[in-house]
Amino acid sequence: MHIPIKVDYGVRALLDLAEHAQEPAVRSADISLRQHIPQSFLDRLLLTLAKDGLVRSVRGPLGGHALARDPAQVTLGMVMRSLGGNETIVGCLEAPESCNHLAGCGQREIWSEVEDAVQRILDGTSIADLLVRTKAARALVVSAAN
Amino acid sequence: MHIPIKVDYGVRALLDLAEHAQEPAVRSADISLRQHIPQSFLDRLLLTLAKDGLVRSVRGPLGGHALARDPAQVTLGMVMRSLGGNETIVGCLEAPESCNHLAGCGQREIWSEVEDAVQRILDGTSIADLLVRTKAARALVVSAAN
DNA sequence: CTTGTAGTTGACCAACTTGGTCAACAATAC
DNA sequence: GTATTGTTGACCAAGTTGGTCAACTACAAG
Ligand code: FES
Ligand code: FES
Repeated sequence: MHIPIKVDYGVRALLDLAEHAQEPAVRSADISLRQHIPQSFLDRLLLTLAKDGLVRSVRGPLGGHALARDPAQVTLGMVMRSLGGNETIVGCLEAPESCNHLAGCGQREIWSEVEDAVQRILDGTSIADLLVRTKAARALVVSAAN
Repeated sequence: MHIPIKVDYGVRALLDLAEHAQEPAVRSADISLRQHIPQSFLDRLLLTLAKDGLVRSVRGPLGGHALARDPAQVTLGMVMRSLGGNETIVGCLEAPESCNHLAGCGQREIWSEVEDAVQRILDGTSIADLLVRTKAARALVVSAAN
């Protein structure tokens, strides 16, 4: 049970784009610097996100990346599905015959219950939600420093 | 987001032990045959489960494995923690300084929310629960065959 | 039309995890 | 002492993760 760092990176990148939504395009180099994500790696992630329609990228000078939709319409679930690889919760998801020997494996429903619970949380949290959370967290840090 | 097959194997093994609780010890070879788990692999899993106090194993002829506790007291969460490796949901669990740069990463709480939800489901399901579920599933299969 | 900028693509990489095997070893019942 | 059964360590192939690099392509400005 593990959240790949790619997903966290991706979310941070989208959050960065949401914060700079007034700019027509944000360069990956800037995101990389601000979010402390290795740039070449970040580029791949942005590419994947673009292919999945979460960001719009434009090349050349003045180029960069921008959110393709309203931050409230982009959920963590989408990011996970985009970047998290197409792994399934357990090997026998769509290959039920491999585990379903003789009398059926009683665990299957539990594993998918788990999957559903995770998806519910992830699909219930948008980039917009996360942005206000992040700002609140930052405010806390600042006030603690005083 | 993935449930390693080890865990499923382990649960199936424990389920098998629970079903044969009247026998003083069940040989891993029998479990292997009944549950279709490669024996050498199963042996390792049983060893781990034994080290974590979930089964009791005895060597020699008449030896084998048995549940170390009441099936109702053994949860899927325990099996997961025992066999699932000590992976954490995201790298920066107990290394918050690595991600907590400048102002804190707002996602951290979401990831642990997810982790908690999973743990709640897993800790809320015991081998005993699963045994009745499995029997019900088997009854369904049998009735469907008639 | 050249030049610089910035995203895209493919090849490649080390480290780690997963699922699994095998042979040798240790305990124990008969 | 012998057969049986769990224990332990070494080893393995395949896949995933996190990451790099060089080449390529699109485009804006001059
Ligand atoms: S073997 Fe497929 S879920 Fe149990
Ligand atoms: S970087 Fe650690 S949770 Fe975001």
